[in-house]
Amino acid sequence: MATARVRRPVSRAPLTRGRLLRAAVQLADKGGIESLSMRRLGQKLGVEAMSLYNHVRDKEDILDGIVDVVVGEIELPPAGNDWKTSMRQLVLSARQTLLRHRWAPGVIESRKTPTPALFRYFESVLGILRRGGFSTDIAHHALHVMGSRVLGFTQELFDDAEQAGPSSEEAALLAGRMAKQFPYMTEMAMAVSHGEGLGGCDDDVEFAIALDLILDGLEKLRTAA
Amino acid sequence: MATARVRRPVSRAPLTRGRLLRAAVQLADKGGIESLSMRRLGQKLGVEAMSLYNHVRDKEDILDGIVDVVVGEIELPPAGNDWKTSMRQLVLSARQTLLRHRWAPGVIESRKTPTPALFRYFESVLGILRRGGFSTDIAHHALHVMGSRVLGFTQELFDDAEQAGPSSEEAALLAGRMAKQFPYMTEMAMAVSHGEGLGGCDDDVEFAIALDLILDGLEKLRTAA
DNA sequence: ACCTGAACACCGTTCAAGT
DNA sequence: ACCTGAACACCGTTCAAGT
Repeated sequence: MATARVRRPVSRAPLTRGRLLRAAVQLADKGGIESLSMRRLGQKLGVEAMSLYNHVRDKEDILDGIVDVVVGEIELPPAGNDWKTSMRQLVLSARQTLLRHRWAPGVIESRKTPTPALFRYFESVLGILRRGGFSTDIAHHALHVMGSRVLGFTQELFDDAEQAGPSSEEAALLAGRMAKQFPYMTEMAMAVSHGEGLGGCDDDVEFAIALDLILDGLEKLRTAA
Repeated sequence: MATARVRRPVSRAPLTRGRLLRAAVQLADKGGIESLSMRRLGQKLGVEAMSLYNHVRDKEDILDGIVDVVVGEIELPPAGNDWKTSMRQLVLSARQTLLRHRWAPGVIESRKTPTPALFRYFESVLGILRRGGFSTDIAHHALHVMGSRVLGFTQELFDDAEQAGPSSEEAALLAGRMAKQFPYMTEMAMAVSHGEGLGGCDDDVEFAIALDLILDGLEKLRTAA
């Protein structure tokens, strides 16, 4: 990123909290959350960094604000369908939104207190469950099921793990050692990369499988009560 | 944190990568990951910040290193049990470890490439599945199921959402507006906080419910093939 | 009411210089 | 071989001063 950093001083629209937050989201979308600094945000808005403090309490306030913007983009499903259909729509819509803003999950998890848009989102999740016949107790369990990380963390990293090394013979040697030490991972990497499918694995398909498995599990919780 | 920052210059044990990483983990455990800086770490080790670069490439290298230390603490289950028992043990052990280092999940997710200890962990997960009769395909799906975030993010934040406001009448008024706007969330907060249980919700119990639901779902995937 | 210059207390990192 | 002082290019934030 050694390119000359030129910025149009930007249209003289009045600086508002909304304009500030939208610019912050754009900055994070383009360069990742670590590229969002007060100085750079000011620059993008044609203003000095200190001016931002007239519209926002501090940087934490900006992070709360952009979480609210992004979570507010999640489309809530129309009423009138069965709970599973509605939940599927809502969760997939959330996924769509968060794939557009890949920095967002990490920032959401770093918030100390839920923002209004998060309240709205959880209210929607709970509403679908309660209207679908879940008791408050079971709905509470369901929320934990959908929010828990079984492995302790998310493993999107795993998907990129298969890359061609620098030199081919070097790679082969390393692959040999890998195969000895991690036979099951090697086996799976082989199967996934030039397996029966199209090569590589389809994250959307995998996600749908995971989602259906969990929704089926919730259905069983519901009817058991 | 305005207390005088006194640091014993620390025993004159030779500075090594291992000692450096263990100190870094301690720093993160005590003050959160944002309290881990080169200068503070050097201070804790009785050395200037620049000296660290003799044992570590840069800060990213330190983050890779402390991930490896922490993930290496996860206890792998003994062989010889059925897959569900083993997986349950492994996942609960991972949870125990990560609860001791609450900063770890976020740092793990920020790694560009999996560290050796992560390989070992995933290899263990896969081994349990394959030896338990899962095909490579179904084991791959299972890995995605256990690694996916259904809601798009984790909601530990939600648990702390019920706190006494500052003034009681202020709180009551706010609660009234809340109840109008978010009836289902209000209902659940009530049920959870002074419900039939002990008050508040038991995260360990909720996690166990979620885990069993998912393991049962995986069992169904396995036998369907 | 909003913006700014200067300053403060921090960051990660490099590099020539010390032992 | 390892450590350090000084420096560089950054951070977030405050505050008195400008319009």
